Amino acid sequence: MEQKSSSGDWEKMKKEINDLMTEGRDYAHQLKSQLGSSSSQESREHLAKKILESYHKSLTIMNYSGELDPVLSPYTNSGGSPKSDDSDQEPRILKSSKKSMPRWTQKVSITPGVGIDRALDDGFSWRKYGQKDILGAKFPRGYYRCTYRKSQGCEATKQVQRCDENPMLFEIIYRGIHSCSQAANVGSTIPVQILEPRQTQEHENLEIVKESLDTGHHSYNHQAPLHQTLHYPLSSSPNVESNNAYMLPLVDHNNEFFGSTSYSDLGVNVNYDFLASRDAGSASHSTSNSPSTVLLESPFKNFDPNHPFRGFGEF
DNA sequence: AGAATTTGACCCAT
DNA sequence: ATGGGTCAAATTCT
Repeated sequence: MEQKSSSGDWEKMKKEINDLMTEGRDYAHQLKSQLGSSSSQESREHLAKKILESYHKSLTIMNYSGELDPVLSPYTNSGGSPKSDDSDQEPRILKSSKKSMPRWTQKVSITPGVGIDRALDDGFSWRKYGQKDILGAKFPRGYYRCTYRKSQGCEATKQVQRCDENPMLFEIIYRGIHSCSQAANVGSTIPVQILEPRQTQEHENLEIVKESLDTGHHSYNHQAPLHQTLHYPLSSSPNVESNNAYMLPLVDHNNEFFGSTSYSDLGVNVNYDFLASRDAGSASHSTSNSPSTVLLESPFKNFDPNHPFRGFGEF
């Protein structure tokens, strides 16, 4: 473990994260002890929110470390050919600036009764600007950029990719830091955003879903989360979809997911669109909240204290 | 009408 | 030539 040297900033961040995680753990304990009892829903929600806040803040700090580059994309250069980094003499402003953008990945595991959109939500609002079928990947990759890119010049973007082997898992690659006004809010207030009930022509698909459910097409048995992590009741907008019936599912006791936005293309067909699109699907944007599991992949070790935190209120 | 999404085309790096 | 990422016109939603 090598920590990048320097500064007190680094130590400070470390401490900050440690404090946040500790705080989150304490809240988790409290919540756990309340589970057995008949505590009020409100109380539990409050605790859950606190836990999420702690995690979110921690993650945010980590994410800000920038230059993390643990991106492990199973699809891209799997051969491991390290692209030339420093030999970029191309004055392509676009590219170079992009390269210098911090990048990190996060894995989100959706859980059965939860709306995918919610699960994937990170509290920021994103606008989808593209989707692509990736070679070797079963599911298409969705490309999103901050909704406020135009109005506030926020350069943050993210890519959402559903894992081949485990359709319940999504790998999200974030790039750039939010410089928009959202950053402050998200950083401090986690998201329990309101989901937007966006319903459209999809109730048609809903019917399809029902049908499939009836016919027993769905073959998922979601059980427990595959990865232990924390629940993230935020909202976001991923795309999910699948080309197969396998995504269906989620029938759960609280079929809440039906109330969320639609994830169409990434492979999750949870909502309404499954089975709908051509080969991949489409996704939509988001804002909802639901629990899902988030696996962060940003190693602390790569933390770069030199990165300026901008846009995150509260730290 | 304005905002967001879809999707084929285009651009650029390999 | 190929594939990933982005653009932008068309379309769909709100």
